[in-house]
Amino acid sequence: MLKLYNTLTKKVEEFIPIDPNEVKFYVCGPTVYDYFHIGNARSFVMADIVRRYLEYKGYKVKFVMNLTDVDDKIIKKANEEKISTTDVTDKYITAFFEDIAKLKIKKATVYPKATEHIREIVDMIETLEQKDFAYNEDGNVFYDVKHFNGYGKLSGKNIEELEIGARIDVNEEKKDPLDFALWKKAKEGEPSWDSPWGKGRPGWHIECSAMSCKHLGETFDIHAGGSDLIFPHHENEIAQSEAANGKPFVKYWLHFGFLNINEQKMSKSLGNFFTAREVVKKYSAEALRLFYSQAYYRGPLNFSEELLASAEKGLEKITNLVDKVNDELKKSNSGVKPEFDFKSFYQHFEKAMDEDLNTSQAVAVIFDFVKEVNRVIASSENVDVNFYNDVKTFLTKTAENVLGIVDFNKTTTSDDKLVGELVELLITLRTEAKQNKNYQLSDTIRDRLKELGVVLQDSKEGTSYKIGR
RNA sequence: GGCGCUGUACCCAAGCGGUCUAAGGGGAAGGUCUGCAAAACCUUUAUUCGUCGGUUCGAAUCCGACCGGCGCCUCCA
Repeated sequence: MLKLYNTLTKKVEEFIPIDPNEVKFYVCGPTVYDYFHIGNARSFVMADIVRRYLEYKGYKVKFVMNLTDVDDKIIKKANEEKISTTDVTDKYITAFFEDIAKLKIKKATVYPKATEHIREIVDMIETLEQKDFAYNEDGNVFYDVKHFNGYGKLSGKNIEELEIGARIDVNEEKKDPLDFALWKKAKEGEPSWDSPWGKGRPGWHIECSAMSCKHLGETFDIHAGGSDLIFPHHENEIAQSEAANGKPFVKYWLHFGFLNINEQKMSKSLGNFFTAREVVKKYSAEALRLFYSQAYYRGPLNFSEELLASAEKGLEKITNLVDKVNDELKKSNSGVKPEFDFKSFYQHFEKAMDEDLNTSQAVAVIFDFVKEVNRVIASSENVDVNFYNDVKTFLTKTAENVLGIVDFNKTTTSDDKLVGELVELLITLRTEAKQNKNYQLSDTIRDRLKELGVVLQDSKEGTSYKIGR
């Protein structure tokens, strides 16, 4: 029984999908004006893990992630670089897909773009206008926050306090500083579309309301995003969707904690960020995902290269076993199948994940499993290939398919047949040298190969090699 | 000012009233194996959970005060 912390109720609740056959899941995706950083990546990866775990539990998941491709920042970038806004969005949408592929994030069912849903957005604003939740001021359409009963229920804010703290808004067309733009009147040189209020473009919040409704319906199961979206973005989405549809918007709200650098939030505006693409050049995607998984998804997580390096190191413990298993499966020895309680490891893993996605606990289960398997292998002779099959099944289902921290298809031997055979030849020569007690030669072979990135490992069964991942 | 999160070993981090003389990873130390390494395995590394009080038979876990860190309230995952 999966339990999730729901920002709306501020409680951990049992997850019960509206439609038992299909979970409907929406995640706020990127504004495509730049490469995303590893703070953004944390949200994307954690949402991916939630999605994968739901699938592990047997749910079919319709997973929708929007791409915000019309926005002030995009326009600004286009002006700076003297290119069109579509040049900007095309470039960063391509980059986005490259990056999520590198991070092993499963593809969403749909990636709706704001610019391809202008019709739906205009329709929703019209509905809001008809229901008196929106007003038009000279081509700018605003949402009338005061008219929506329950504004602030997600973020725990109340309107009076917000007004006291509210900064003076430069836009004097609004009736109330809390009101926000649904439709922005076109300015010179900006992308715009025709609408009942004249040429213009959608405000930021309305796209998520319109597109989630189109792809997931008026009420759906899970809506997720970074904690900084709680207010005002998600609060505004609720106001728009519930006012327009007259129905509850979302059942479970999930929010991901920030990635900090030196205890400070990583953000574009502070400039203290690393893009996901630069990090994945130096560290593996699996290590990054392990790093995220070792912390609770809602809390802050401090980032440093040292921490990532230690995750990479810890990962080796698991990948060593993965290599060993792949090796044994190739050899396919028959022998004795050791006693091993796989079932309890599955149970522990599920118990951890069920308890509001305790991924750090789940990771601990994986490490315990690896340790236990190693112990069994070390103390048994003639281990049957079926045991390795079961080990692979466990790690595939949990560490690979849910957490995405291992990859059984990543090979540590050479892809190139010739290279593999040459290494094998050197190993044979080195073994001969060893038998002749010519350790100087055998060590030279080992050292030189290491410099080339090929690590030799001697064991009772002989020498194996590994090419740096 | 309002709302919320947070303080556990050298570092990261789980823990949600008793099974905690507190998971897991990194680091460090010793050992088994090895010609030597590497990998793997074994052992050690918090009687203590920011501080001080309280509730309780019993608290890292609940309550209060205090000290410290962070976030949101404005674009931001």
